Amino acid sequence: MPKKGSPPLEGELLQGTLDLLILQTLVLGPAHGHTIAYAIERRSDDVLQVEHGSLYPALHRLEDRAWIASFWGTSENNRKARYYRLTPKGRKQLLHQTSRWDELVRAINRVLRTGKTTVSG
Amino acid sequence: MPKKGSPPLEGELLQGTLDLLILQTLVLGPAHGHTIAYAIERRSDDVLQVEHGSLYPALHRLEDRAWIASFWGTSENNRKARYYRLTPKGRKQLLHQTSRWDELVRAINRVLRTGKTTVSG
DNA sequence: TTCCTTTTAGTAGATGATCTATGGGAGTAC
DNA sequence: GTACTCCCATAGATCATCTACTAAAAGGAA
Repeated sequence: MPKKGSPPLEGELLQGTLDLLILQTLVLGPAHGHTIAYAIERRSDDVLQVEHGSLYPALHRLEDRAWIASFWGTSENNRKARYYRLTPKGRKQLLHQTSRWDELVRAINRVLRTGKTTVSG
Repeated sequence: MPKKGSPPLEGELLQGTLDLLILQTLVLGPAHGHTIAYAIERRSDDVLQVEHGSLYPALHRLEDRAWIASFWGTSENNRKARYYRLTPKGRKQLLHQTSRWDELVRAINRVLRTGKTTVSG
């Protein structure tokens, strides 16, 4: 049964941020899908969950935009795996999206702090 | 002509945050749609833009969930206007969504700081 | 009255990211 | 050869947002 009417912010991801998270993960070096998802979940202390149904479409659209490139290889577990690496274009995009992310967070936080006294910084 | 293939984070809003922004705006007192949009834009230093096509559907779904309630009144410009106010349920939801927002931002930022030296705390 | 502008509310249709729920191939262990 | 895990992949649905539009009501000009 599909989950009904989950209110905003209740998903496992903030819509629009997965691409950014993937690009950042690949800064550390090439990785395949499974590893990328795992890395994001671990780094976020399991707050973010990356479903396969979100991950692979995201990887494919990033490759379509030439922000990442793929090649076949063999995983640590001796499985055939498609590895992704960051392209120069992707590196530029990462910088761009990171500063856009920061800008949006600052903007939203300005609205959220409206009329409230800041508690503990 | 529709804008083509805008990459993530390039919209005027981060998907999922509009409800939160509206609820927060109404903490200051009842307001009608036009005023709410204007307040969000101003408070965010015009980084966030609230389109009518996003605003009214959002107001209606918030009212459906009983997080806000509406009444007809007269605007500062002597126009008929539908005013919205926060309900007790909405106030609870605001607290909930605010902490969820903070949690997600912290989680994403942990991933984004991967392998980088933290600047200024 | 008619015409035009401003203010405010609203909807229709498209887009696009994410989620649920699958399927399938290829190693590994038994 | 059966079972299990790892890895890739897609179809269909859901839902928020954006573009582009309609429309009502008030005020001013003529």
